[in-house]
Amino acid sequence: MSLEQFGDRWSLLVVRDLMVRGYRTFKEFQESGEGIATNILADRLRRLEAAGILLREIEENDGRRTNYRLTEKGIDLAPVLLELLIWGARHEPSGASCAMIDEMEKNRTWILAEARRRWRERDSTPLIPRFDAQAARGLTRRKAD
Amino acid sequence: MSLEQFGDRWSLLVVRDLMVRGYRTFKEFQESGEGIATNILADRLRRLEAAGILLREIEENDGRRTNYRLTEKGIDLAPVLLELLIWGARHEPSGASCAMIDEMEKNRTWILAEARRRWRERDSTPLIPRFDAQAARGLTRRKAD
DNA sequence: GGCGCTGACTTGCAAACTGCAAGCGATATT
DNA sequence: AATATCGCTTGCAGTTTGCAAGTCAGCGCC
Repeated sequence: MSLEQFGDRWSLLVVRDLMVRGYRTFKEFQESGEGIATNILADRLRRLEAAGILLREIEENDGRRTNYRLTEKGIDLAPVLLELLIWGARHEPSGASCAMIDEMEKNRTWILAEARRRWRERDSTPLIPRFDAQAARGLTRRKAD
Repeated sequence: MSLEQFGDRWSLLVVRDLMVRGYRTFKEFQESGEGIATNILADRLRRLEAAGILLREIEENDGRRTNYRLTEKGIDLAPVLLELLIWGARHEPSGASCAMIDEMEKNRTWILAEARRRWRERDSTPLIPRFDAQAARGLTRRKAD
């Protein structure tokens, strides 16, 4: 059913933000600029959790905050997302340069390894920060463009 | 926007059927067993065409039939679909064996080359027929299972 | 050339889903 | 004790979907 899981406008975006941008909290997703409604966000987080793609942990020193994290199943989506990113960069007018695409393609293995490393070590700095601003836009619904 | 394009339940399924199963006509999609409504199917085909992912050609010897075909942009989605297929096979209870997953991963390059070849030569026999019955199920909404 | 059939769609309408604004309850913070 | 923050839930209007039915332009045949 894999496709079923992502057959809506927001689920993959949430996974991407978790993986590529290092988002952790409800608020971060909410303010990510794509304008997801809070009820829908809550629902999608619930479903992704139910599907075993992410899990929630309450932060130790602040009981209000919930931290969302990918599971292993979730991080295994990295290749899918990367290929989609590459596809988007190549075919959409996202301002991605050829050089950047080449680089992403060459560095596929490295990027994936890095994604997994960050996930394992709970390092939530955005993956590929250099690419993030431009490249992630290729995966983004633009609101104010 | 790449994600935007597939932020619905059916678009990616259509692309998959076009690429992996070799579907060509409206009727084939309609009867593919996933139960897409005809109005929605018409709409999705229109959008995918507008997005430059597929194109329609009227069949020479039968003016009733429209043949849908991926464009180059469309066939470039093959890596995405393949990764998703692998992910689904690994993590969903789709009956995929470990051996099969291994094989898919090892043959990644070959499978992609083969997809492109079939597309170029308008060879519409299903891609990876051996895997199709089992593996494609991993990408499928199951209705009567 | 009229007749039924097929394939690719529309159309109409009820039901489901979504977006927005507002509100709520449980922690922090001061 | 008062106020703010965070992660939701609720209500409701508007949009999208699913289903059944109907339309319409080719065929294929007598």
